[in-house]
Amino acid sequence: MTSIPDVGGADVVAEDLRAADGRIPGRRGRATRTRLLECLEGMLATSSFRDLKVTDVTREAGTSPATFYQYFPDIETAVLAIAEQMVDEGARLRACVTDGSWRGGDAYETASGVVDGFLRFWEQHQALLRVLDLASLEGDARFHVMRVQMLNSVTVALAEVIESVRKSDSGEAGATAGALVAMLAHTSAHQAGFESWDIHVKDLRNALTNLVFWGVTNRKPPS
Amino acid sequence: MTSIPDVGGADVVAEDLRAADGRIPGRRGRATRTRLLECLEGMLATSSFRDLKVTDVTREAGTSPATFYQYFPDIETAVLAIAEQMVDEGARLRACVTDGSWRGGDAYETASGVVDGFLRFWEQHQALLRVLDLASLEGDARFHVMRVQMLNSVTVALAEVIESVRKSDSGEAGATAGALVAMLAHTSAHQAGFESWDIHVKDLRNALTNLVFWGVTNRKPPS
DNA sequence: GCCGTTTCTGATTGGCAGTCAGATCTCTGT
DNA sequence: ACAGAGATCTGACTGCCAATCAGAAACGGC
Repeated sequence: MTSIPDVGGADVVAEDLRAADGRIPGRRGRATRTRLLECLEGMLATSSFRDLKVTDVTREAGTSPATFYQYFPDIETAVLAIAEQMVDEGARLRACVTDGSWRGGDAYETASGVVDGFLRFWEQHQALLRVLDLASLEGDARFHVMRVQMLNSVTVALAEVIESVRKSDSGEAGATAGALVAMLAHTSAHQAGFESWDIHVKDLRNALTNLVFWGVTNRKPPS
Repeated sequence: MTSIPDVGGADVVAEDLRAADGRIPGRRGRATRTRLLECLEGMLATSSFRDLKVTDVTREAGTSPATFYQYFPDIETAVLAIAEQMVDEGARLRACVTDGSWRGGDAYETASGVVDGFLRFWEQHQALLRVLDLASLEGDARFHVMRVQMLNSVTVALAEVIESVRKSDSGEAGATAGALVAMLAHTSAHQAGFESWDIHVKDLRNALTNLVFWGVTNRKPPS
């Protein structure tokens, strides 16, 4: 109801987004912040996260290190701000699961849609997802929580589907959903790697779809 | 034929294992090298890889930074030496796939063995595998190759089984094997994470076994 | 005990993270 | 248009750690 009119076209508007000194930045400040984030995102696409120096980002943005620290306590937090946007978009993954029918002949198509959703999402956000994994693995709780939430949302949705379609108990349904999501996430993250062996994406997509279909319905997939 | 008598009991004997100055280390040198590796391995278990300073390792080993660089060009290389040992042991995973029967009633048990093998292997080598993933993700080719080889070995074995059991074409078999291995690796790496939701290992093990069984045989698992 | 070789180390250089005091810019009110 | 308040930016600094080097100490054969 209280929709926020998007006057300026900026994506971050009403957030309580303070600078290091605790004050709320004005127009100029937000512009600088945004510029820093854009440069950071651009650089993430080309260089590995760990090689990324604050100095480089600020040089790229035509500003100084101190300015960066005005807006972010560290690089991780800055990346987190970028990643948040992506994770929100990750709701689409959940939608792939809930928006289709899992009964009768439609189920296979729905499964296929889920697989496609994962593959596409990972392809699209390759660089950022890699950083998410990396920071998560390094033990940064904020990234870990983010990653878990993103996958958990899909997993829960899938578990509900399994529970209702197969009438299985919820423990088994949850575990199966977790396994399937793990499979999808991991294969999607390494699609490029698979191609470098003899495995082509078409075959992979097929295999994944069959496994998801069977995992959910316990029925033989249509050939 | 020219078997090397293992006089000293050391695990690294005949390798062309040169120090920084290009000379082959003697008894004392090898001892120091080993001590460094042991300390490093111990510290990996407690602290995150990225927080690990060369200085700390050498302090722990009662020596100086320069000594460390005498034997390893950087920490990564040292960790690589430790990881190599683990990857060799990873051949056991392949054995889980090839050593059991996938025909008739035995297949389910074999699938279960594979799942167990993965879960146990990851549990056992938690810390090192995490570092392997981390360095691999960071773009270190040496770790990446190692990780790929480890998983590829199992994947190929599984693909062969699938191809022969299901008489499917090799493209599909490879893709299915890849998907299953991805699932196993990813779930094994996050077993702890699953428990923190409502998913218990028992259920997970079951779900994985069913999926592996079905993925390989395309037959309904025994209840 | 002497000497060549192997091994170790204290001291140093260099790069980047992160901080601070103060310079510069922007906007508002008159 | 201009002073003043506040917002924003920056050069210069500290400190930590990686990585190196010249030379000291330990070893082993004689």
